[in-house]
Amino acid sequence: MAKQFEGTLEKIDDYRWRIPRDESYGMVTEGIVFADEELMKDLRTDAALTQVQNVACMPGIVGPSMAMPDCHYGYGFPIGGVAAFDLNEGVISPGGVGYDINCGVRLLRTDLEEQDVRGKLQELTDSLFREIPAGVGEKGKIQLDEKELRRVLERGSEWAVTQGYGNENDLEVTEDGGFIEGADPDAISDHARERGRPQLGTLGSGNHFLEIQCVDRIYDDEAASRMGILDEGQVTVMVHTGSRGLGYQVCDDALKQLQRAAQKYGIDLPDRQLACAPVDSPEGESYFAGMACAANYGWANRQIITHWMREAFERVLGRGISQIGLQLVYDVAHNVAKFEEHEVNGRRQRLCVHRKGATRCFGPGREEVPERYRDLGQPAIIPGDMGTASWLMLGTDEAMQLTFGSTCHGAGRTMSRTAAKKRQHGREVQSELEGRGIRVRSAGLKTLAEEASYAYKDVDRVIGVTDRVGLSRRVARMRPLAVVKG
DNA sequence: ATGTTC
Repeated sequence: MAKQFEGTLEKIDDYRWRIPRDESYGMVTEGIVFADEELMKDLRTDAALTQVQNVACMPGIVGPSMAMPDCHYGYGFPIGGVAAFDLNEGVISPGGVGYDINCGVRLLRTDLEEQDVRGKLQELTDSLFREIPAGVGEKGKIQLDEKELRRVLERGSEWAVTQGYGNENDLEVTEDGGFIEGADPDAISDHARERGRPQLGTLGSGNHFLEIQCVDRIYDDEAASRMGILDEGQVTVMVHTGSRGLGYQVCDDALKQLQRAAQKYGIDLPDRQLACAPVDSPEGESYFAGMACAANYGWANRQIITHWMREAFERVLGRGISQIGLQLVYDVAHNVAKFEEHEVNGRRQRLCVHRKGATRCFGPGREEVPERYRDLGQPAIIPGDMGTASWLMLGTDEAMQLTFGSTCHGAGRTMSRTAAKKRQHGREVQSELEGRGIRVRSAGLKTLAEEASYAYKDVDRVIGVTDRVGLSRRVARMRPLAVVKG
Protein backbone atom coordinates (compact mmCIF):
# COMPACT_ATOMS: atom_id res chain seq x y z
CA MET A 1 0.00 0.00 0.00
CA ALA A 2 1.30 3.38 -0.99
CA LYS A 3 2.07 5.87 1.79
CA GLN A 4 1.56 9.59 2.12
CA PHE A 5 3.63 11.42 -0.49
CA GLU A 6 7.08 12.46 0.75
CA GLY A 7 8.73 13.36 -2.56
CA THR A 8 9.34 16.68 -4.24
CA LEU A 9 6.54 18.48 -6.03
CA GLU A 10 7.41 21.39 -8.33
CA LYS A 11 4.86 23.73 -9.80
CA ILE A 12 5.38 24.08 -13.57
CA ASP A 13 2.53 26.49 -14.30
CA ASP A 14 -1.08 27.12 -13.21
CA TYR A 15 -2.20 23.64 -14.23
CA ARG A 16 0.88 21.42 -14.18
CA TRP A 17 3.10 19.94 -11.48
CA ARG A 18 6.25 17.87 -11.71
CA ILE A 19 7.57 15.11 -9.47
CA PRO A 20 11.20 15.20 -10.63
CA ARG A 21 12.99 11.96 -11.34
CA ASP A 22 14.59 10.73 -8.13
CA GLU A 23 17.04 7.92 -8.80
CA SER A 24 17.39 7.10 -5.11
CA TYR A 25 13.65 6.29 -5.10
CA GLY A 26 14.12 4.13 -8.19
CA MET A 27 12.31 6.47 -10.56
CA VAL A 28 13.25 6.01 -14.20
CA THR A 29 11.18 8.99 -15.35
CA GLU A 30 9.41 12.02 -13.88
CA GLY A 31 5.81 12.32 -12.79
CA ILE A 32 3.47 14.98 -14.20
CA VAL A 33 0.22 15.94 -12.48
CA PHE A 34 -2.40 18.09 -14.19
CA ALA A 35 -4.26 20.11 -11.55
CA ASP A 36 -4.98 23.66 -10.45
CA GLU A 37 -4.19 24.93 -6.93
CA GLU A 38 -7.62 23.97 -5.63
CA LEU A 39 -7.45 20.36 -6.91
CA MET A 40 -3.89 20.10 -5.63
CA LYS A 41 -5.09 20.96 -2.10
CA ASP A 42 -6.90 17.60 -1.99
CA LEU A 43 -4.11 15.75 -3.76
CA ARG A 44 -1.31 16.87 -1.44
CA THR A 45 -2.68 14.67 1.33
CA ASP A 46 -3.63 11.82 -1.03
CA ALA A 47 -1.26 8.87 -1.41
CA ALA A 48 -2.14 9.05 -5.13
CA LEU A 49 0.95 11.25 -5.59
CA THR A 50 3.10 8.44 -4.17
CA GLN A 51 1.42 6.16 -6.68
CA VAL A 52 2.35 8.52 -9.55
CA GLN A 53 5.92 8.34 -8.22
CA ASN A 54 5.78 4.53 -7.93
CA VAL A 55 4.57 4.10 -11.51
CA ALA A 56 7.54 6.25 -12.59
CA CYS A 57 9.74 3.40 -11.28
CA MET A 58 8.33 0.77 -13.62
CA PRO A 59 10.66 -0.70 -16.24
CA GLY A 60 10.33 0.51 -19.81
CA ILE A 61 7.98 3.40 -19.08
CA VAL A 62 8.05 5.91 -21.96
CA GLY A 63 7.39 9.56 -21.17
CA PRO A 64 6.27 10.64 -17.71
CA SER A 65 4.01 8.85 -15.24
CA MET A 66 0.92 11.06 -15.49
CA ALA A 67 -2.11 11.97 -13.42
CA MET A 68 -5.22 13.64 -14.82
CA PRO A 69 -6.94 16.41 -12.79
CA ASP A 70 -9.54 13.96 -11.38
CA CYS A 71 -6.74 11.78 -10.00
CA HIS A 72 -7.16 9.95 -6.69
CA TYR A 73 -5.89 6.91 -4.82
CA GLY A 74 -6.41 3.50 -6.44
CA TYR A 75 -5.07 -0.05 -6.40
CA GLY A 76 -1.34 0.28 -7.23
CA PHE A 77 -1.73 2.91 -9.94
CA PRO A 78 -3.71 6.07 -9.20
CA ILE A 79 -7.17 6.36 -10.68
CA GLY A 80 -6.76 9.07 -13.28
CA GLY A 81 -3.37 7.62 -14.23
CA VAL A 82 -1.81 7.33 -17.68
CA ALA A 83 1.38 5.35 -18.33
CA ALA A 84 2.86 4.14 -21.64
CA PHE A 85 5.39 1.33 -21.98
CA ASP A 86 7.92 0.27 -24.58
CA LEU A 87 6.96 -3.04 -26.22
CA ASN A 88 10.41 -4.59 -25.74
CA GLU A 89 11.64 -3.22 -22.45
CA GLY A 90 8.31 -2.34 -20.86
CA VAL A 91 5.66 -4.08 -18.81
CA ILE A 92 1.91 -4.54 -18.72
CA SER A 93 0.10 -4.34 -15.38
CA PRO A 94 -3.48 -5.11 -14.24
CA GLY A 95 -3.18 -2.34 -11.66
CA GLY A 96 -2.76 0.13 -14.53
CA VAL A 97 -6.17 -0.81 -15.88
CA GLY A 98 -8.10 -1.45 -12.70
CA TYR A 99 -10.63 -3.98 -11.48
CA ASP A 100 -13.42 -2.72 -13.69
CA ILE A 101 -11.87 -3.44 -17.07
CA ASN A 102 -13.53 -1.30 -19.77
CA CYS A 103 -15.54 0.69 -17.38
CA GLY A 104 -16.75 3.31 -19.82
CA VAL A 105 -19.43 5.71 -20.89
CA ARG A 106 -21.74 6.15 -23.82
CA LEU A 107 -23.84 9.13 -24.77
CA LEU A 108 -27.02 8.97 -26.82
CA ARG A 109 -28.85 11.93 -28.31
CA THR A 110 -32.60 12.22 -28.93
CA ASP A 111 -35.04 14.35 -30.91
CA LEU A 112 -36.83 15.14 -27.64
CA GLU A 113 -36.88 18.35 -25.65
CA GLU A 114 -37.02 18.54 -21.87
CA GLN A 115 -40.74 19.39 -21.93
CA ASP A 116 -41.45 16.22 -23.97
CA VAL A 117 -40.24 14.02 -21.10
CA ARG A 118 -40.92 16.13 -17.96
CA GLY A 119 -44.32 14.57 -17.32
CA LYS A 120 -43.08 11.09 -18.16
CA LEU A 121 -39.90 11.17 -16.15
CA GLN A 122 -41.10 9.00 -13.28
CA GLU A 123 -42.49 6.42 -15.66
CA LEU A 124 -39.33 6.42 -17.78
CA THR A 125 -37.11 6.04 -14.75
CA ASP A 126 -39.24 3.21 -13.37
CA SER A 127 -39.19 1.47 -16.73
CA LEU A 128 -35.40 1.72 -17.05
CA PHE A 129 -35.02 0.45 -13.51
CA ARG A 130 -37.30 -2.50 -14.27
CA GLU A 131 -35.77 -3.43 -17.64
CA ILE A 132 -32.10 -3.10 -16.74
CA PRO A 133 -31.07 -5.11 -13.68
CA ALA A 134 -29.00 -3.00 -11.27
CA GLY A 135 -27.07 -3.72 -8.09
CA VAL A 136 -24.11 -5.79 -6.88
CA GLY A 137 -24.18 -9.40 -8.01
CA GLU A 138 -27.34 -8.79 -9.99
CA LYS A 139 -28.01 -11.26 -12.77
CA GLY A 140 -29.47 -10.33 -16.12
CA LYS A 141 -32.17 -11.46 -18.47
CA ILE A 142 -29.79 -13.21 -20.83
CA GLN A 143 -28.50 -16.68 -20.11
CA LEU A 144 -25.50 -17.39 -22.31
CA ASP A 145 -24.10 -20.83 -22.86
CA GLU A 146 -20.34 -21.26 -22.88
CA LYS A 147 -20.13 -21.07 -26.67
CA GLU A 148 -22.10 -17.82 -26.95
CA LEU A 149 -20.12 -16.28 -24.11
CA ARG A 150 -16.95 -16.96 -26.04
CA ARG A 151 -18.40 -15.09 -29.01
CA VAL A 152 -19.16 -12.14 -26.71
CA LEU A 153 -15.60 -12.16 -25.39
CA GLU A 154 -14.15 -12.25 -28.90
CA ARG A 155 -16.47 -9.77 -30.63
CA GLY A 156 -17.99 -7.49 -27.98
CA SER A 157 -20.59 -5.05 -29.32
CA GLU A 158 -20.43 -6.63 -32.73
CA TRP A 159 -21.85 -9.82 -31.22
CA ALA A 160 -24.61 -7.81 -29.56
CA VAL A 161 -25.61 -6.05 -32.79
CA THR A 162 -25.58 -9.38 -34.68
CA GLN A 163 -28.05 -10.66 -32.08
CA GLY A 164 -30.38 -7.73 -32.75
CA TYR A 165 -29.27 -5.48 -29.87
CA GLY A 166 -28.65 -2.27 -31.77
CA ASN A 167 -27.55 -1.20 -35.23
CA GLU A 168 -24.54 -0.59 -37.45
CA ASN A 169 -24.34 3.06 -36.42
CA ASP A 170 -23.79 1.93 -32.84
CA LEU A 171 -20.66 0.06 -33.93
CA GLU A 172 -19.37 2.92 -36.06
CA VAL A 173 -19.33 5.31 -33.15
CA THR A 174 -18.05 2.94 -30.49
CA GLU A 175 -14.35 3.13 -29.71
CA ASP A 176 -12.53 0.33 -31.57
CA GLY A 177 -15.84 -0.60 -33.22
CA GLY A 178 -16.90 -2.24 -29.95
CA PHE A 179 -14.15 -4.84 -29.65
CA ILE A 180 -10.39 -5.13 -29.23
CA GLU A 181 -8.52 -7.66 -31.37
CA GLY A 182 -6.53 -10.32 -29.57
CA ALA A 183 -9.10 -11.46 -27.02
CA ASP A 184 -8.67 -15.12 -26.10
CA PRO A 185 -11.41 -16.71 -23.97
CA ASP A 186 -8.97 -19.47 -22.99
CA ALA A 187 -6.71 -16.85 -21.39
CA ILE A 188 -9.23 -16.30 -18.55
CA SER A 189 -10.26 -18.66 -15.76
CA ASP A 190 -13.34 -20.88 -15.83
CA HIS A 191 -14.45 -18.94 -12.77
CA ALA A 192 -14.26 -15.62 -14.63
CA ARG A 193 -16.34 -17.01 -17.48
CA GLU A 194 -18.85 -18.50 -15.03
CA ARG A 195 -19.27 -15.08 -13.42
CA GLY A 196 -19.79 -13.53 -16.82
CA ARG A 197 -22.45 -15.89 -18.14
CA PRO A 198 -25.48 -14.57 -16.25
CA GLN A 199 -24.50 -10.90 -15.99
CA LEU A 200 -24.56 -9.55 -19.53
CA GLY A 201 -26.96 -6.59 -19.76
CA THR A 202 -26.71 -5.52 -16.11
CA LEU A 203 -25.73 -2.15 -14.69
CA GLY A 204 -23.85 -3.11 -11.55
CA SER A 205 -23.29 -0.81 -8.60
CA GLY A 206 -20.92 1.87 -7.31
CA ASN A 207 -20.58 4.85 -9.62
CA HIS A 208 -22.34 3.06 -12.48
CA PHE A 209 -25.55 4.69 -13.64
CA LEU A 210 -28.12 5.34 -16.32
CA GLU A 211 -29.07 8.96 -16.71
CA ILE A 212 -31.68 10.93 -18.61
CA GLN A 213 -30.18 14.35 -19.15
CA CYS A 214 -30.72 17.51 -21.09
CA VAL A 215 -28.22 19.73 -22.83
CA ASP A 216 -27.39 22.58 -20.51
CA ARG A 217 -24.96 24.52 -22.65
CA ILE A 218 -23.26 24.14 -26.01
CA TYR A 219 -19.68 25.43 -26.31
CA ASP A 220 -18.98 24.56 -29.94
CA ASP A 221 -22.08 24.75 -32.16
CA GLU A 222 -20.50 23.19 -35.20
CA ALA A 223 -18.85 20.25 -33.46
CA ALA A 224 -21.97 19.66 -31.35
CA SER A 225 -24.29 19.60 -34.36
CA ARG A 226 -21.97 17.17 -36.13
CA MET A 227 -22.53 14.87 -33.15
CA GLY A 228 -26.31 15.35 -33.18
CA ILE A 229 -26.36 17.81 -30.29
CA LEU A 230 -28.49 20.60 -31.74
CA ASP A 231 -29.78 22.83 -28.99
CA GLU A 232 -29.99 23.52 -25.29
CA GLY A 233 -32.84 21.63 -23.64
CA GLN A 234 -32.38 18.64 -25.95
CA VAL A 235 -32.68 15.33 -24.11
CA THR A 236 -29.66 13.02 -23.98
CA VAL A 237 -29.11 9.67 -22.30
CA MET A 238 -25.95 8.35 -20.70
CA VAL A 239 -24.82 4.83 -19.74
CA HIS A 240 -21.88 4.32 -17.37
CA THR A 241 -20.96 0.71 -16.64
CA GLY A 242 -18.28 -1.89 -17.29
CA SER A 243 -17.47 -5.59 -17.40
CA ARG A 244 -19.09 -6.53 -14.07
CA GLY A 245 -17.97 -9.66 -12.18
CA LEU A 246 -16.13 -11.06 -15.20
CA GLY A 247 -13.76 -8.10 -15.46
CA TYR A 248 -13.23 -8.11 -11.69
CA GLN A 249 -12.29 -11.79 -11.80
CA VAL A 250 -9.95 -11.35 -14.78
CA CYS A 251 -8.13 -8.59 -12.87
CA ASP A 252 -8.02 -10.51 -9.61
CA ASP A 253 -6.66 -13.67 -11.27
CA ALA A 254 -4.10 -11.68 -13.26
CA LEU A 255 -2.83 -9.83 -10.18
CA LYS A 256 -1.93 -13.13 -8.55
CA GLN A 257 -0.28 -14.47 -11.70
CA LEU A 258 1.65 -11.29 -12.39
CA GLN A 259 2.84 -11.00 -8.79
CA ARG A 260 4.61 -14.32 -9.38
CA ALA A 261 5.76 -13.22 -12.84
CA ALA A 262 7.26 -9.99 -11.48
CA GLN A 263 9.42 -12.09 -9.13
CA LYS A 264 10.34 -14.52 -11.91
CA TYR A 265 11.54 -11.69 -14.16
CA GLY A 266 13.33 -9.95 -11.30
CA ILE A 267 11.18 -6.81 -11.49
CA ASP A 268 11.70 -4.88 -8.28
CA LEU A 269 8.96 -2.38 -7.40
CA PRO A 270 8.11 -0.10 -4.49
CA ASP A 271 4.58 -1.56 -4.20
CA ARG A 272 3.40 -5.15 -4.65
CA GLN A 273 0.18 -3.81 -6.12
CA LEU A 274 2.13 -2.81 -9.23
CA ALA A 275 2.39 -6.49 -10.20
CA CYS A 276 3.37 -6.68 -13.85
CA ALA A 277 5.18 -8.70 -16.49
CA PRO A 278 7.11 -7.78 -19.63
CA VAL A 279 4.65 -6.88 -22.39
CA ASP A 280 6.17 -9.56 -24.63
CA SER A 281 6.32 -12.32 -21.98
CA PRO A 282 3.82 -15.23 -21.99
CA GLU A 283 2.34 -13.86 -18.74
CA GLY A 284 2.04 -10.35 -20.16
CA GLU A 285 0.48 -11.61 -23.37
CA SER A 286 -1.95 -13.76 -21.43
CA TYR A 287 -3.08 -10.79 -19.33
CA PHE A 288 -3.66 -8.70 -22.45
CA ALA A 289 -5.68 -11.50 -24.09
CA GLY A 290 -7.81 -11.80 -20.94
CA MET A 291 -8.15 -8.06 -20.47
CA ALA A 292 -9.34 -7.79 -24.08
CA CYS A 293 -12.06 -10.39 -23.31
CA ALA A 294 -13.30 -8.31 -20.40
CA ALA A 295 -13.11 -5.11 -22.48
CA ASN A 296 -15.25 -6.73 -25.16
CA TYR A 297 -17.71 -7.95 -22.54
CA GLY A 298 -17.99 -4.34 -21.28
CA TRP A 299 -18.86 -3.06 -24.75
CA ALA A 300 -21.43 -5.80 -25.30
CA ASN A 301 -22.89 -4.94 -21.89
CA ARG A 302 -23.36 -1.24 -22.70
CA GLN A 303 -24.73 -2.18 -26.13
CA ILE A 304 -27.41 -4.51 -24.74
CA ILE A 305 -28.39 -1.98 -22.09
CA THR A 306 -28.75 0.61 -24.86
CA HIS A 307 -31.16 -1.67 -26.70
CA TRP A 308 -33.36 -2.09 -23.63
CA MET A 309 -33.26 1.65 -22.99
CA ARG A 310 -34.56 2.27 -26.51
CA GLU A 311 -37.37 -0.21 -25.89
CA ALA A 312 -38.24 1.47 -22.59
CA PHE A 313 -38.43 4.92 -24.25
CA GLU A 314 -40.61 3.54 -27.06
CA ARG A 315 -43.00 1.88 -24.62
CA VAL A 316 -43.36 4.81 -22.23
CA LEU A 317 -43.57 7.52 -24.88
CA GLY A 318 -45.74 5.41 -27.19
CA ARG A 319 -43.70 6.31 -30.26
CA GLY A 320 -41.39 4.43 -32.60
CA ILE A 321 -37.66 4.82 -32.23
CA SER A 322 -37.45 6.88 -35.45
CA GLN A 323 -39.51 9.57 -33.71
CA ILE A 324 -37.38 9.45 -30.58
CA GLY A 325 -34.01 9.40 -32.30
CA LEU A 326 -32.02 7.66 -29.57
CA GLN A 327 -28.83 7.54 -31.61
CA LEU A 328 -25.43 6.80 -30.19
CA VAL A 329 -23.10 9.80 -30.20
CA TYR A 330 -20.07 7.86 -28.96
CA ASP A 331 -18.93 5.16 -26.53
CA VAL A 332 -15.51 5.30 -24.92
CA ALA A 333 -13.62 3.19 -22.35
CA HIS A 334 -11.78 4.76 -19.43
CA ASN A 335 -10.15 1.65 -17.89
CA VAL A 336 -8.10 -0.19 -20.47
CA ALA A 337 -4.60 -0.85 -21.87
CA LYS A 338 -4.03 -0.57 -25.60
CA PHE A 339 -1.34 -0.90 -28.22
CA GLU A 340 -1.03 2.44 -30.00
CA GLU A 341 1.42 4.35 -32.14
CA HIS A 342 2.69 7.65 -30.81
CA GLU A 343 5.37 10.13 -31.68
CA VAL A 344 8.20 9.87 -29.18
CA ASN A 345 11.26 12.09 -29.56
CA GLY A 346 10.38 12.76 -33.17
CA ARG A 347 9.78 9.19 -34.29
CA ARG A 348 6.78 6.87 -34.38
CA GLN A 349 6.76 4.19 -31.73
CA ARG A 350 4.26 1.49 -30.80
CA LEU A 351 3.47 1.58 -27.11
CA CYS A 352 1.30 -0.19 -24.58
CA VAL A 353 -0.73 2.70 -23.11
CA HIS A 354 -2.43 2.09 -19.75
CA ARG A 355 -5.38 4.35 -18.96
CA LYS A 356 -7.00 3.86 -15.58
CA GLY A 357 -9.73 6.36 -14.92
CA ALA A 358 -8.48 8.23 -17.98
CA THR A 359 -10.16 8.62 -21.35
CA ARG A 360 -8.53 8.30 -24.73
CA CYS A 361 -9.11 11.48 -26.74
CA PHE A 362 -6.99 11.31 -29.87
CA GLY A 363 -6.57 14.49 -31.85
CA PRO A 364 -7.98 15.15 -35.32
CA GLY A 365 -6.81 12.94 -38.16
CA ARG A 366 -6.04 9.71 -36.30
CA GLU A 367 -7.41 6.64 -38.01
CA GLU A 368 -8.70 5.28 -34.69
CA VAL A 369 -11.29 8.09 -34.69
CA PRO A 370 -14.48 7.13 -36.59
CA GLU A 371 -14.46 8.61 -40.08
CA ARG A 372 -17.49 10.73 -39.29
CA TYR A 373 -15.63 12.55 -36.52
CA ARG A 374 -12.06 12.22 -37.80
CA ASP A 375 -11.55 15.89 -38.63
CA LEU A 376 -12.94 16.87 -35.21
CA GLY A 377 -10.93 14.54 -33.01
CA GLN A 378 -12.02 11.67 -30.77
CA PRO A 379 -15.05 12.46 -28.62
CA ALA A 380 -14.53 12.00 -24.87
CA ILE A 381 -17.53 11.57 -22.61
CA ILE A 382 -16.96 12.65 -19.04
CA PRO A 383 -19.64 11.75 -16.51
CA GLY A 384 -19.94 13.96 -13.47
CA ASP A 385 -20.94 12.70 -10.06
CA MET A 386 -24.57 12.00 -9.22
CA GLY A 387 -26.65 15.14 -9.57
CA THR A 388 -24.07 17.31 -11.32
CA ALA A 389 -23.18 17.86 -14.95
CA SER A 390 -21.60 15.55 -17.52
CA TRP A 391 -19.49 16.70 -20.44
CA LEU A 392 -18.97 15.98 -24.11
CA MET A 393 -15.39 16.87 -25.08
CA LEU A 394 -13.10 16.44 -28.09
CA GLY A 395 -9.52 15.22 -28.31
CA THR A 396 -6.74 17.60 -29.33
CA ASP A 397 -3.25 17.74 -30.85
CA GLU A 398 -1.98 18.99 -27.49
CA ALA A 399 -3.23 15.81 -25.81
CA MET A 400 -1.25 13.78 -28.35
CA GLN A 401 1.89 15.71 -27.33
CA LEU A 402 1.27 15.83 -23.59
CA THR A 403 -0.63 12.68 -22.53
CA PHE A 404 -0.50 10.19 -25.41
CA GLY A 405 -3.97 11.45 -26.28
CA SER A 406 -5.65 11.16 -22.88
CA THR A 407 -7.89 13.24 -20.66
CA CYS A 408 -9.80 12.85 -17.39
CA HIS A 409 -12.66 10.37 -16.82
CA GLY A 410 -14.98 12.09 -14.38
CA ALA A 411 -15.15 14.14 -11.24
CA GLY A 412 -12.89 11.84 -9.22
CA ARG A 413 -13.52 10.89 -5.61
CA THR A 414 -12.27 13.14 -2.86
CA MET A 415 -13.81 11.18 0.02
CA SER A 416 -13.71 7.42 0.68
CA ARG A 417 -16.90 5.41 0.38
CA THR A 418 -16.81 4.81 4.13
CA ALA A 419 -16.42 8.51 4.92
CA ALA A 420 -19.21 9.42 2.50
CA LYS A 421 -21.62 6.98 4.18
CA LYS A 422 -20.91 8.52 7.58
CA ARG A 423 -21.84 12.01 6.44
CA GLN A 424 -25.38 11.38 5.22
CA HIS A 425 -27.88 8.55 4.89
CA GLY A 426 -28.85 7.49 1.38
CA ARG A 427 -32.41 8.69 2.08
CA GLU A 428 -31.20 12.26 2.66
CA VAL A 429 -29.08 12.15 -0.50
CA GLN A 430 -32.11 10.96 -2.44
CA SER A 431 -34.48 13.58 -1.06
CA GLU A 432 -32.00 16.37 -1.81
CA LEU A 433 -31.75 15.21 -5.42
CA GLU A 434 -35.53 14.90 -5.71
CA GLY A 435 -35.81 18.38 -4.21
CA ARG A 436 -33.75 19.67 -7.13
CA GLY A 437 -36.14 17.99 -9.55
CA ILE A 438 -33.91 14.98 -10.30
CA ARG A 439 -35.79 11.66 -10.24
CA VAL A 440 -33.82 8.88 -8.56
CA ARG A 441 -34.24 5.11 -8.56
CA SER A 442 -31.63 3.00 -6.82
CA ALA A 443 -31.12 -0.67 -6.01
CA GLY A 444 -29.58 0.32 -2.67
CA LEU A 445 -29.60 3.37 -0.41
CA LYS A 446 -26.04 2.61 0.68
CA THR A 447 -24.80 3.23 -2.84
CA LEU A 448 -26.59 6.58 -2.92
CA ALA A 449 -24.73 7.67 0.22
CA GLU A 450 -21.39 6.45 -1.18
CA GLU A 451 -21.97 8.29 -4.42
CA ALA A 452 -23.24 11.57 -2.99
CA SER A 453 -21.97 14.67 -4.71
CA TYR A 454 -19.95 15.85 -1.70
CA ALA A 455 -17.73 12.74 -2.04
CA TYR A 456 -16.44 13.99 -5.39
CA LYS A 457 -14.33 16.79 -6.78
CA ASP A 458 -16.03 19.52 -8.81
CA VAL A 459 -16.35 18.07 -12.33
CA ASP A 460 -16.57 21.55 -13.89
CA ARG A 461 -13.24 22.45 -12.31
CA VAL A 462 -11.68 19.20 -13.55
CA ILE A 463 -13.00 19.89 -17.04
CA GLY A 464 -11.73 23.46 -16.82
CA VAL A 465 -8.19 22.22 -16.23
CA THR A 466 -8.31 19.80 -19.17
CA ASP A 467 -9.71 22.54 -21.40
CA ARG A 468 -7.15 25.17 -20.39
CA VAL A 469 -4.16 22.82 -20.63
CA GLY A 470 -5.59 21.66 -23.94
CA LEU A 471 -6.02 17.95 -23.09
CA SER A 472 -9.55 18.09 -24.49
CA ARG A 473 -11.93 20.87 -25.47
CA ARG A 474 -15.50 21.55 -24.42
CA VAL A 475 -18.36 20.75 -26.79
CA ALA A 476 -21.42 20.49 -24.56
CA ARG A 477 -22.48 20.22 -20.95
CA MET A 478 -25.44 18.06 -19.92
CA ARG A 479 -27.37 18.19 -16.65
CA PRO A 480 -29.33 15.28 -15.13
CA LEU A 481 -33.12 14.94 -15.16
CA ALA A 482 -33.27 11.41 -13.80
CA VAL A 483 -30.79 8.83 -12.61
CA VAL A 484 -30.90 5.05 -12.15
CA LYS A 485 -28.24 3.68 -9.78
CA GLY A 486 -27.08 0.20 -8.79
C1' DA B 1 -15.28 -1.47 -9.25
C1' DT B 2 -16.53 -6.42 -6.69
C1' DG B 3 -21.88 -12.71 -5.16
C1' DT B 4 -17.72 -5.91 -1.06
C1' DT B 5 -12.42 -9.89 4.04
C1' DC B 6 -11.13 -16.72 -1.07
